[in-house]
Amino acid sequence: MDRFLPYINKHIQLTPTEEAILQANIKYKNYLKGQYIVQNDEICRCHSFIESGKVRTFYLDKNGNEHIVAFGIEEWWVGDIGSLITQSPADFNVQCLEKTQVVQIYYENLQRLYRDVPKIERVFRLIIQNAYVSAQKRIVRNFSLTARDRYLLLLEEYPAFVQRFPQYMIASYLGITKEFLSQIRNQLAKEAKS
Amino acid sequence: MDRFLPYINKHIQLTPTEEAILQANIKYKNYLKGQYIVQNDEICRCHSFIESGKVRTFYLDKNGNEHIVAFGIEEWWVGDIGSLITQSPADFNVQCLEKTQVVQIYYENLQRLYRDVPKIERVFRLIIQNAYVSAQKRIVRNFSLTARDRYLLLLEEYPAFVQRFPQYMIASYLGITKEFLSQIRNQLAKEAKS
DNA sequence: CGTCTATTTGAATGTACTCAAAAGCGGTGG
DNA sequence: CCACCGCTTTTGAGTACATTCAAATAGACG
Repeated sequence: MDRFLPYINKHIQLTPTEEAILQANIKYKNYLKGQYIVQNDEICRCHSFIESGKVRTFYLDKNGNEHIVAFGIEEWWVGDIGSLITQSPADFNVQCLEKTQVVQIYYENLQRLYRDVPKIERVFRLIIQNAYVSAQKRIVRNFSLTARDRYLLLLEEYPAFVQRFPQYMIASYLGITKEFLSQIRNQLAKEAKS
Repeated sequence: MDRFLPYINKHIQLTPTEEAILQANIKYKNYLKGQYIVQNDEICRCHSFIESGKVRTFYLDKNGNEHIVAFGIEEWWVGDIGSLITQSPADFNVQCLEKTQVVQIYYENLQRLYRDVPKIERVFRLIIQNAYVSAQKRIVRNFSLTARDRYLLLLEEYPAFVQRFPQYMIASYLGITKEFLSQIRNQLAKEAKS
């Protein structure tokens, strides 16, 4: 608890007044394990910053298969930005996988903050910019790397994900089946021995 | 020529003064067929808005295979945002496929515009936000759809791409080989007859 | 008309998936 | 402390989607 303001201050310097305005436009909320922050077909009304806990963002395809789009842990933002910005039904679900505390900024408050505190618009431009660059990297990797190499890269870049989320979710995040990830790990273990 | 200001004004309303500042911070530039706007390993110094022409953004993997990350036609922005924001060497190449006229905003000018004309920061937040949502959609589709369905969706959503870019580039953009796309098209043609 | 590039065709191969079943693991209650 | 339950991971066989390589064909341009 209270990772939020320090996080914001990593990007910009807020005056006491600005900080007060920001404080007035956020809400703290707690979720239990299994609860949904965003639900498919409902409008995503806020963007959520994780103070503690962990969540997964997933999507159900037309055959009913789950695909994990993103993980969220402490100091990550989660939500369905597509739904948030157009205030139309969400494609994604955001579900808590343990007791999770978040800071939420509702759509209307976010618009007001953009208007009254231009620095906040700066922060969100930066956050989205980074998210966009990551998304592009992921597209490129899904193109040009095998499942095995994508797994190795995830291990290297986000070991926390591999540690904190069950293997079948890691598989889904990588775009492969849990069985295939199991095979890959088996093979990697054999190689490590020799 | 002169799609740029109307495009900006679709997002926001600039005062004459602001418009003048914007004008003072952009440059027009022409490229010939085959020339590069951004080159791998060089720092991307500006973001480019296409007035006319067409470009492809691609990436060379470690085996030397090309992967097309994006197409650009009139009224699209192109560049390597990852490189631009960190002023570090680019991963991507942006190459003109015909005579192409662009409006360019250099890194330093962009920072100045963000500082002096907050509305410009708004525009870029919106542009990047939309780009991010599109990138996420692409990730989801590459997960959950077959090559055939991805091709059909591209035909539906961006027919201009399929018309204006050669088939082997479309294949690369979809993440498949040109031979396989040829097969898919062949099969679709057969189905259309019966 | 010839040359260069883009597209098509086909056969063999590979990467990853599906389905079914077994094994492992953690918590709960007897 | 052990037995049982539910959930996650592993194993294996058969299959599907997409690739590779080689060669033929079609199109575009001078």
